[in-house]
Amino acid sequence: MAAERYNHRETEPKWQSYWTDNRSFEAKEDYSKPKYYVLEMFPYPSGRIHMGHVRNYTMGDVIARFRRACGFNVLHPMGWDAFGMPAENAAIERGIHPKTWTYENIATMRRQLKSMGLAIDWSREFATCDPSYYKHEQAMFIDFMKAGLVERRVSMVNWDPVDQTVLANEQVIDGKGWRSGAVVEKRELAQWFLTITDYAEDLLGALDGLTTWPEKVRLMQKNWIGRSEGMTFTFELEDAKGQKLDEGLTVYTTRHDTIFGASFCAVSADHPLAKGLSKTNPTLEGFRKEVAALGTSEENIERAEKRGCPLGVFARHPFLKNVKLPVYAANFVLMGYGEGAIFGCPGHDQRDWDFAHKYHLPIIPVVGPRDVEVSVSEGPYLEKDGVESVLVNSEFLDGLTVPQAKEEVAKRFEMAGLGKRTVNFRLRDWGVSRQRYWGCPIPVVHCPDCGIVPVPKSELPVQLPDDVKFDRPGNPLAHHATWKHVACPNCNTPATRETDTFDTFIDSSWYFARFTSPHDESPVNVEAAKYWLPVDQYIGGVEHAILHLLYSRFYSRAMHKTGHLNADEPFASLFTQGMVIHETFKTEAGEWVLPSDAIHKDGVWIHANTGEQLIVGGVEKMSKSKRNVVDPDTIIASYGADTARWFMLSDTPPERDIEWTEAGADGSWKFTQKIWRIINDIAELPKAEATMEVDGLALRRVAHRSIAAITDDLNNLRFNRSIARIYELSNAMVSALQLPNKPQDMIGALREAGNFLVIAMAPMMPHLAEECWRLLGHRASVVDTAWPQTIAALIEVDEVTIAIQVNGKRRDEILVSKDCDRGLLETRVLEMDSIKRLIGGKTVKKVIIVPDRIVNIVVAE
RNA sequence: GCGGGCGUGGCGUAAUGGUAGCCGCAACGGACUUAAAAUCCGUUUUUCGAAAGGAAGUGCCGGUUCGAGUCCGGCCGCCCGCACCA
Repeated sequence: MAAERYNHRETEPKWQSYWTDNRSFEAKEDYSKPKYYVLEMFPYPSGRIHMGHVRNYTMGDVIARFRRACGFNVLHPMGWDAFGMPAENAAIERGIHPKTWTYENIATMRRQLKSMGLAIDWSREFATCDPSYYKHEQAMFIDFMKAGLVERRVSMVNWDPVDQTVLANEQVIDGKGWRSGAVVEKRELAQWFLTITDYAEDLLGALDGLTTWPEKVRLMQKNWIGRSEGMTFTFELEDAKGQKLDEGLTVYTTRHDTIFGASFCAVSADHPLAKGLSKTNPTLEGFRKEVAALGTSEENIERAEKRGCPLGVFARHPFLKNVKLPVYAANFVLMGYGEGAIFGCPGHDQRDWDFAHKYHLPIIPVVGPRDVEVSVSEGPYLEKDGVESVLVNSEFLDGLTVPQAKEEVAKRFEMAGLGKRTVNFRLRDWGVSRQRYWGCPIPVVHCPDCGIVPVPKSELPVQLPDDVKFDRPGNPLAHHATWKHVACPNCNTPATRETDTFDTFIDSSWYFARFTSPHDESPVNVEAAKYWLPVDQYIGGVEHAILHLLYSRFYSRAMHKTGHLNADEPFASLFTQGMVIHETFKTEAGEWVLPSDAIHKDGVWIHANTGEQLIVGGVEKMSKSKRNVVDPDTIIASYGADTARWFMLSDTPPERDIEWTEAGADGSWKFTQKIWRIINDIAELPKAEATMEVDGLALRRVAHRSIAAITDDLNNLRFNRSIARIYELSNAMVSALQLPNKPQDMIGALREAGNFLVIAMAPMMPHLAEECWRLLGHRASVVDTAWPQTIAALIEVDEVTIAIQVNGKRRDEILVSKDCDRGLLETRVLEMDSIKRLIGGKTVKKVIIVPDRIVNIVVAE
């Protein structure tokens, strides 16, 4: 009986409505049940969803549906990371208000996500640009201020000249703005900072506890935090005439053992000492300007040579009365790290060596392999670990190992009161001020009398004005005629609002907590958060390994400190999925061509319309510029959401990049039809129970083993493997269905396998599963059906095929009962003709038996 | 430069130190069909052989082991992250 084709166009909207009407996926506020919180990184509403979203949200959805079937109270929410520059760019380029643009995009993308059939609790949806969301962000900021988590200070900032705003260090990539790509400049500005550095040690140490995070991400965070142990100590300074100066020079070093190899000191061009001396030294002033102009960016790219300018002052060596080290301003010393000043030891540091070489400074080797003359003419000796490296030319340190010498120097400095042991971090405080309109207003007022005054919580939110113009660069809030003029909340005299808005990474640093109580009057309902958090499974792109994930970890701690949460780590388990990639084509002229316009003909690729021969590009991340984007809407319309979801989960492991191919999509589509045929055939069979009689037993074994394997795979996010098991099960069912005569228990086994198949595929292809489930005669929805229980007796095997090796080479195999007696097995194997022939007259030295696996006969050669 | 990851059929991939290549795609052969599509069955690592049956094989070289795709060392190649952090 030929079944009709499965029609996704009717079925998918039907079941989506069913789930909505039945509120199938609204999380229950029943805190007595075991919970499972699965979250995918929420999208920026850029316009339309792309295949990367489809992959990301499909994975999360499979987990949500699977955990739900396993009996968990599942929270799987969705929202919008809705503040940001693209909305302002749309306003500038197309005259659309950022708010209109954003909410229109949200509407489109919400519709698209819903067409995927995601098991999301839409009742918890919010956008970070909703005043009802950012109101709480402002309230928490005020709490952070009171708790000492916020500082305002003038500092050198990274200025993006295109976006006309400040960037955090994390947002500067290769010296360029992470979004605009413009070369970043240095500027001095008063900025708001969150004191993430206070948590550096904690954020680093707690990484060890995040055992189910990818090792790679933990390592990236570790390197980013960049802990180093060393010493800060102070040199006495004197001028060219030998006159002692009032101020000393404090430096940071991790190699205080090499103090006797010091031949110069260097400070950053922005160091107060250099700044002060430049007032009377035009050459120095010129040098400072030069360095500032270059910024950090060009240098990185060019690997610029080390350059410096003498300050005309000298540092007295702390242990050698007669040695005076010239002090330079140098372009390779960073003001933002340590003290912004170093002592140079050219013999044991590449940068110092380069610098010394250029300016003909002494290069004194002070560490070397034991009993070997050290030469540093070709470059510095950098080895510092192990007992083989010892100090030389270093007075009281001679003969000590590097760690011993460090200890000795540290003691002497500490005793003399010249210095102390210091731990330094690469991590900087998080600058959060942005000179933009489309962000959360920073809730403070600047009063000429009272200074900085937080806006009282009763007056929150400080709402963005709608009437803004984007007719000139800079911050529209600052240009607004009236918005910033307010009375001081303290003294009521005329004052001005802060016109900077928050870095949008703040918005995404706590949204996962807001999802636990999205309508609460406080930022987060602590009881709800206590139940739902941490997120059990967080899924997103590895591009957020540092920024978003580190900020969120810090934010949780800050919220903990201010009583908004009671846990420090927001994400118990993290998974970073790969990208969606697609083939690319170019014309001879270098113009990108849509892959759908490329035709393979007679061994070459030609353009479908022009006939022009095309160059095959790489398989690359989908991007508009390369024209290799595939629109999810088109795919869902033609193939259906289930097919698209299935494709995203098949074949490629989730952490790797997946290549979108037409052939693969066709394959997935064919499989949906195959399932439909199988289930139709089964539905036509008479009713029967699965028994332990022999006819259906083989199929029952496959079914139960498949479920066991799929359960294990889904628990470990191995979607591709679980899909391979579903194929196996369906293949076994096709074979069984083709038998001409089916005994009762075979029919029972087929019916059971049919149920298993539908439940197992339901997390991946939920619409088809619902349709099949009804066809099999069930009343309840498959989303309300529990994951199958397997029968141990059907999973265990009673016979095993054991491979027989001779000297480690597979030669034959033997079928024996499970847990076969070792002696018996050995005897049987040694009596086999094929084995006897191979052994010949040689002596059997040993027989290794791995139960139910291998017999390895070791014979003398 | 520093740190990390990955190299398996034509392709995507699978394999608690224990029979390498499950499953899928593509390809080829066959069945059904007036024909095509769809579907179903079969073959498909390479090589020698008519077959039976051999031999080789997880980037390269070596090591540990009864046994290595898997563990260790050294290369080669590709990918990613950080990058003047003293």
